[in-house]
Amino acid sequence: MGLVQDSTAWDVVDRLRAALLDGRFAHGSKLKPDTLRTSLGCSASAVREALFRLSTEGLVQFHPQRGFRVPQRDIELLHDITQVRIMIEEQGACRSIRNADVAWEARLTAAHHKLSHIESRVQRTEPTDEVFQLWVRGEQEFHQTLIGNCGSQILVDMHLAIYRRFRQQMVTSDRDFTHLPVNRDQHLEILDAALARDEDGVCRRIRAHLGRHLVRPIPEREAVPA
Amino acid sequence: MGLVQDSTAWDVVDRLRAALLDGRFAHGSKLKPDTLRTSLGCSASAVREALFRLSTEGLVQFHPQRGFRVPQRDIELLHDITQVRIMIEEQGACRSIRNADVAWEARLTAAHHKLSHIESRVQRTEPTDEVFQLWVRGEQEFHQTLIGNCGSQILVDMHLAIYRRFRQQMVTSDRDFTHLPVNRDQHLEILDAALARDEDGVCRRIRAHLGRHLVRPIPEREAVPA
DNA sequence: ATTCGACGTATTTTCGAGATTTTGTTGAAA
DNA sequence: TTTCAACAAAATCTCGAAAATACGTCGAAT
Repeated sequence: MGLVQDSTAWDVVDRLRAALLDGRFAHGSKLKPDTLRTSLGCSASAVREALFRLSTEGLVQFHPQRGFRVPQRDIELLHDITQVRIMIEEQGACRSIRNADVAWEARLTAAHHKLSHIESRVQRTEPTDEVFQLWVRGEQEFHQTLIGNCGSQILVDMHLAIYRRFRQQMVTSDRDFTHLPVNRDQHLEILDAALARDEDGVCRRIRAHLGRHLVRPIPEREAVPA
Repeated sequence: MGLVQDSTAWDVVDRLRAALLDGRFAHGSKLKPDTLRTSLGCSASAVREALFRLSTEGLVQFHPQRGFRVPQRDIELLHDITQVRIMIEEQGACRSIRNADVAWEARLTAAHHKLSHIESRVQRTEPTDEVFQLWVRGEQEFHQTLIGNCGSQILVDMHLAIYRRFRQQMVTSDRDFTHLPVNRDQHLEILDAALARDEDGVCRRIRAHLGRHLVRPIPEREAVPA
């Protein structure tokens, strides 16, 4: 008993992903199957297969004959990720609004309520590591619910993937909670716009919410030249 | 000499993907590593790893303890894929236009010229299987070039992935070439709009080009309710 | 005729060993 | 001191065998 962990291959993937997203490995560090084997309680082959899978998700870099690495922190990459995330989240939110019904509004309100509760708790207490994880899950659930009514499974999956890459880039750096009050207001504004079924408003507020991670502003669409 | 194929694991992935996209496996058919081993000239383990990777790309379905399958033809899935592809291609084309320079215009013109050449050839001759493959590559290159100047590697990668899933759904059905004359015109119109740097026009024409694969029209964005 | 269970076959999953390649170290020559 | 080659150590890649699981067949009981 105790530390039993006869982990199947899928638990290994999830466990590794969780470790990556919690920042338990430094950016750029090497991921050696033979080393990770012990802490994961499985063979090196299983770890290798899991890392392979994670590399296709963009959470791990793979170079043939040179093994696996945690992607470096890269301000340009974060810019790129953010821009794509804005695109997906705008589209997803708008389509969710078009399909809006009471059930979705209830789910979204509930998700925001939970998130808001955590956020106000964080402002009072010392930012524990555990509380941070709680906040991440709350934030993820809110954004996922926001686009979750869009009717497109592919869009939802893509958003989850890009959100994870976003979190991986942010880990260890966003833990200062400086921006949290602003964040809190922005989440509320997004909720209000969504409930008001104001598509343009939601898009504007999503851009405002994520915009601080952009290196340079996204150029506006210009009018057609004559 | 001859039938040498000391295939590394990456060639196996590419080879399998090519086979999938050429329609060499029927939709819904089972993909057994031990069977594919002989035709690919490698071990079953290598095939398994390749199939695993392809499953994360959406080109293969994986069910634990039940092996791998080619995704079924699904009109709803094609709708979903098309809708996401439209989103990516619109965004990518617009950003490409904003970064437009002579070099990109040259690449796009060249890609269209090649595609146009193939298309006119197809209209004259009997639609061979080989010509069809040629056309697919030409079409892919044109659309990839269209968005290739957007400056976002992630967007380009996502487009490639979704384009492949699109092709996999279309394979064996779109080979009638009935729509080819229309297609030909639409490609030209997209090129013209791109060279004119008309973002709205490009978006409209992309929607018109891909719209026939949608089960139902994409709802327009409505005005904000008072 | 149908349902259910037991058994044999086929497939999937896991694992560690051997071959190959990269990486790090030492030492001699310029 | 720097450069380079040879050697040693470590990591990666591939593979087939063994264990676990699912699938299909046959036969008996209802």
